[in-house]
Amino acid sequence: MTLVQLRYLIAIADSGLNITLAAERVHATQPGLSKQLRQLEDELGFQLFVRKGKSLDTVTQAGAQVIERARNILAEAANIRAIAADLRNDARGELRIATTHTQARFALPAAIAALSISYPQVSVHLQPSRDAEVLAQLEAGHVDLAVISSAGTPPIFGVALPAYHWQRVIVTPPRHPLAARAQPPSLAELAALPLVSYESSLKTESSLRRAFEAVGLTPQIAMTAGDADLIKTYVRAGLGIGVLAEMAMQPGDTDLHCLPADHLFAACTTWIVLRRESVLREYMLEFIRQFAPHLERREVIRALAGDAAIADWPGVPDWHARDALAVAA
Amino acid sequence: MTLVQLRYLIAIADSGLNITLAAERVHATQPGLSKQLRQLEDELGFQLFVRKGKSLDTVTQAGAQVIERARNILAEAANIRAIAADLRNDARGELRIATTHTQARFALPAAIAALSISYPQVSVHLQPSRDAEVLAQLEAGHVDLAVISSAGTPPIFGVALPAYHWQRVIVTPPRHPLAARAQPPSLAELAALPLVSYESSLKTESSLRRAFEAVGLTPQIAMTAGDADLIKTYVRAGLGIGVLAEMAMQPGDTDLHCLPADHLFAACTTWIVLRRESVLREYMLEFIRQFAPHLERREVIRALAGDAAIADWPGVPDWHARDALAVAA
DNA sequence: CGCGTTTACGTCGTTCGTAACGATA
DNA sequence: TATCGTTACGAACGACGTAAACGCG
Repeated sequence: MTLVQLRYLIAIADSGLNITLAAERVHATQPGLSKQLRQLEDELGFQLFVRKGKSLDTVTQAGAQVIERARNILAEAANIRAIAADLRNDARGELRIATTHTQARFALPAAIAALSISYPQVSVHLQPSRDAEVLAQLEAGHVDLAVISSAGTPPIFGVALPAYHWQRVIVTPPRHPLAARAQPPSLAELAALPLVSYESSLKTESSLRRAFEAVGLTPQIAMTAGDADLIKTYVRAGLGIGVLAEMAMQPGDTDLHCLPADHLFAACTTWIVLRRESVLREYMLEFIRQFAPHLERREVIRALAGDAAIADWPGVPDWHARDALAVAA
Repeated sequence: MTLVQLRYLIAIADSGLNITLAAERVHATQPGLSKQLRQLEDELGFQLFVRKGKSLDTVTQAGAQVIERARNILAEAANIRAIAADLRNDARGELRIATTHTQARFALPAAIAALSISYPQVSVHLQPSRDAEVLAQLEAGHVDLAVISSAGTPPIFGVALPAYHWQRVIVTPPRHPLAARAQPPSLAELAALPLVSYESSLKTESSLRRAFEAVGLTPQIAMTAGDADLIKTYVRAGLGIGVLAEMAMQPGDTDLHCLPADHLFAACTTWIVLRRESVLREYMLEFIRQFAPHLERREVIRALAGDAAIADWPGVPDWHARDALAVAA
């Protein structure tokens, strides 16, 4: 068993069991990978993949277990390299972030811009994914950290650090009757109108849906879209009332009317999620400091060690309070 | 970075920074290790050890971190090999247990004997250690599991499975005044007598000591010894009253008088402790089944995955109830 | 016939052990 | 002077890439 063999194994698994593709990705030749895979299987004494003719067809049950372990090994090897690179004060590196479109578009730019000034040699890779895939990316070791939202409880996998709280807002075209009213709408009023919101709000576990269900109502989702820009566009086009994250409202959106929805929907929390036991490069800590200034460096490192589930992190700011904090820091 | 290099690194760290000794242990030559160590340091770009002349003197700060990660890597590599060996139905293997003398002498023999009948090709290595060292052995990956006692809360490290509860007993020479009495002694009476007990009972956090302190008494520890056999010997010799674990009393101890002490001291729990995320060979599960029949195989595996702290495991037996359970299983 | 895998082969790099050397206490 | 680590060297192994063959859709 070699680290190289394990690396090849993971590359094959991550390339849809296509050895040729995997070989390209690891900058090696296809016969090389084939042979190393065979040798690993010989040493272990069983097949990691089920063959169909000459091709790999599926992962065997035991193979999946081995792959899981191999990922841990490679992650720890990467950790060792990270320790080394930091000690050398190597300013180069990568920051790979898996996140949703909303975060990437509205919440992350400031922190990433700040980072690229302090660490111009660090290349940032944003991996936009659907909600469910974000954590999978992190678990597979394809990214260094994930940024993801949830209503209430933190995600199960990894170590979750609360970055900020946010609320939903209701968005209407400027001439819409709701915009003219002094009072914000009730859930019942909202249920009577066609809504435009995120794809994820269709799922039963969505906090939007649950808010309606709690009072025995069913929202009319006229349309869903993957990102807030699309939602705004279709609200402008008159398809319905938008329900989206407050972060998505920007100074330029003067042609839309925006109403608070704090009284209707529970607050959400955006989390920074890290692999437990992972080693963070110095610039990753800097990014966290930029994105969530209230997270003390020491506390982050302690949380990583898995010391405890830090449920009540002190002073998690609301979205609109973040700018002030960033300036102070 | 190679698995071999990491293995050598750990061997050196575990040999007190003596490369020659480490080389013997890994069945390689000393120059080989020297060179691999140097290459690893070159690749990482910093020293793992502080040199004093030519010899290794201490571990650098970063070196310690790397060693910790390397241990994880080697543990996962061992896990992969364990998966493979189990799949091949390989009946050979090792079972390395770190434990205290009392467990090794009185609690483990039955389970180990049973195991060596089902798996004659498995060689068992008992690593008797002092209380504090047992978990260190497990953490360093020198053993597969630890068996250790505590009063109340489970140990912090790893996954702890409760094996059984036990009480202390008071042991006197047969002609001692206490032996003739109908009533068991009180704490106050006991505090007035010279006691013989375990070394660990000297420590302030010992549950024995705490029981006395809770009522404002200080026991007179006339003598301490590392194991129960010694304590019994010195009780026979009249040095004092013995306070020891009930497991230590055996059918052959007819020349000693034994009194229950349930009413004086809190019950203790003996735990099986495993490294989180470790893969258990089939024979290790069999050993656990023998030693703690109430631990369901499925639950053990679930606990290993780190699903949750299973504080209230159902049906943890008392020591004297274990034989009945073992027969039933 | 293209795609993907295996087999075959030659080259190159690396590791390993032996042996000699050097430093330290 | 004994112990422990480094350097030097030659032999052997193993990994890698190129090229060709094989199977499958």
